[in-house]
Amino acid sequence: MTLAEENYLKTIFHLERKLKSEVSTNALAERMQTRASSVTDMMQKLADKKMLVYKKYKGVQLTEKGKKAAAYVVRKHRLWEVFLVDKLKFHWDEVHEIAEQMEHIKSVELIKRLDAFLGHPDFDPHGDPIPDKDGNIKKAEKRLLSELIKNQIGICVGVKESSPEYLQYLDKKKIKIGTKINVLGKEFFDGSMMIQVGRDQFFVSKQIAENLYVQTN
Amino acid sequence: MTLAEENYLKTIFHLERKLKSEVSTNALAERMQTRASSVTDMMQKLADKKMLVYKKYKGVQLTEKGKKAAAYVVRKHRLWEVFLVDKLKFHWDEVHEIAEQMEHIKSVELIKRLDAFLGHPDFDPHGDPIPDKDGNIKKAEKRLLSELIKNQIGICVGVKESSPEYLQYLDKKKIKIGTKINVLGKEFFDGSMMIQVGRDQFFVSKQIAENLYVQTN
DNA sequence: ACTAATATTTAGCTTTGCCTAAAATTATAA
DNA sequence: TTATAATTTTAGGCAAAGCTAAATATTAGT
Ligand SMILES: [Mn+2]
Ligand SMILES: [Mn+2]
Ligand SMILES: [Mn+2]
Ligand SMILES: [Mn+2]
Repeated sequence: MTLAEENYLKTIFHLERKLKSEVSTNALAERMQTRASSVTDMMQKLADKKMLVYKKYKGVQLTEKGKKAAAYVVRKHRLWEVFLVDKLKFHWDEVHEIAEQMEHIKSVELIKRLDAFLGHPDFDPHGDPIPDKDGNIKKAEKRLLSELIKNQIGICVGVKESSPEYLQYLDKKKIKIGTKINVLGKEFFDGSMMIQVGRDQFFVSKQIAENLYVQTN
Repeated sequence: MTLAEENYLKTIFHLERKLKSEVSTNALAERMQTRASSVTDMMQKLADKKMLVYKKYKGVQLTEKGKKAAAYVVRKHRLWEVFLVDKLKFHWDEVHEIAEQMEHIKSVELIKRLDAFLGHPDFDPHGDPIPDKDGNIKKAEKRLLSELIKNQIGICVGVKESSPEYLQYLDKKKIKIGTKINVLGKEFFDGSMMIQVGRDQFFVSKQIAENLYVQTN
């Protein structure tokens, strides 16, 4: 598995779960910041390696083998993110790019020991679940903040979007994983909400609210 | 700096210090397990980048810029080795290959924080000095065990050779960094020695003795 | 000083992963 | 139902980093 192959597999893995269908060449090209023709080349190579099923003009679908390989890349990525935040005290908006490189280090033993060193974490710093060695992902019962109604209380457990900009907004508002959020009111028209975080009360737009995952007791 | 370029620079850096002269194409090819023609190609590229001075048929010499870049790769390598041994509890004979990959992760901030996390170590698990951010290496006063004479006592501070085989031999003999070694006798003819380590007394060949660094009070 | 051996460079090819432009297929819409 | 638009694939190339084989320089031995 080369670095490029691992990056493609991981992206296909994420897109498959999001779209719940085969992944198209263009969707992949956009996500990977590359050209459709480059994607086609790689799809043919990964199909040869039995990592996915490729039907000309019809997109691709990961095989079991491909899914497992992809989940392992995700596992490595998220474990390294935990390391960077928990041990090296990086901020959660700074770790993605570095983990993007570290996920490609080749050593099964390394990941085993890293996992133990970190205390076998189940979630990464953005609240995303860490697949186990066999590629199984346990999905937590979580909902978007935007789904709550007036007077409901949620605990922040993750983010849907994890761009530095969004994460920095959350920081400014003192929202992080574990933070209690009280919905004081909701505007029907635009989906914006009045919420309480600690002692502060403020408005959040729909766009903010539908990118934050919360758990309701 | 690509991965290949970093590996070349690091190897040239090591060879220059060992040979104390320009580094020849063949010397480099042998160390890097590659062909002389591939080395020539890379030397031309690194000369274009002003990392070294290349004179056809005369070998290469790092520029200040090249030396600094190389020392930084060495710094990263050795810091990761400390991480692997101190934090992940790898054995000192298992870390080289992994560090060989980790040294190429690109993030200045990462290395800054790693260094702090490890407590700003001065030496790696093999006793080799870790260059500072500016590429300066402090060299410890250390001698080879083979240089000691009868009744001298040395503390093991590093190894010259760090192959798994050699390191595993030392383990078997309970010699590690910090171990006190007492020279009970030395055979003039073949350079072999009788030494005491803890309660054990045993012979070591010249080959063993001249790959172990010790400090004499 | 010359020839033979050794070291080094050059020329030309290969693979990976990317690109552009052109061709082919599928989707949309009048 | 066709024509146009959008998507996808193919063809042909490029750069990095390696290789083999051939050419060239250097070094060593007589
Ligand atoms: Mn990556
Ligand atoms: Mn994450
Ligand atoms: Mn390396
Ligand atoms: Mn070392």
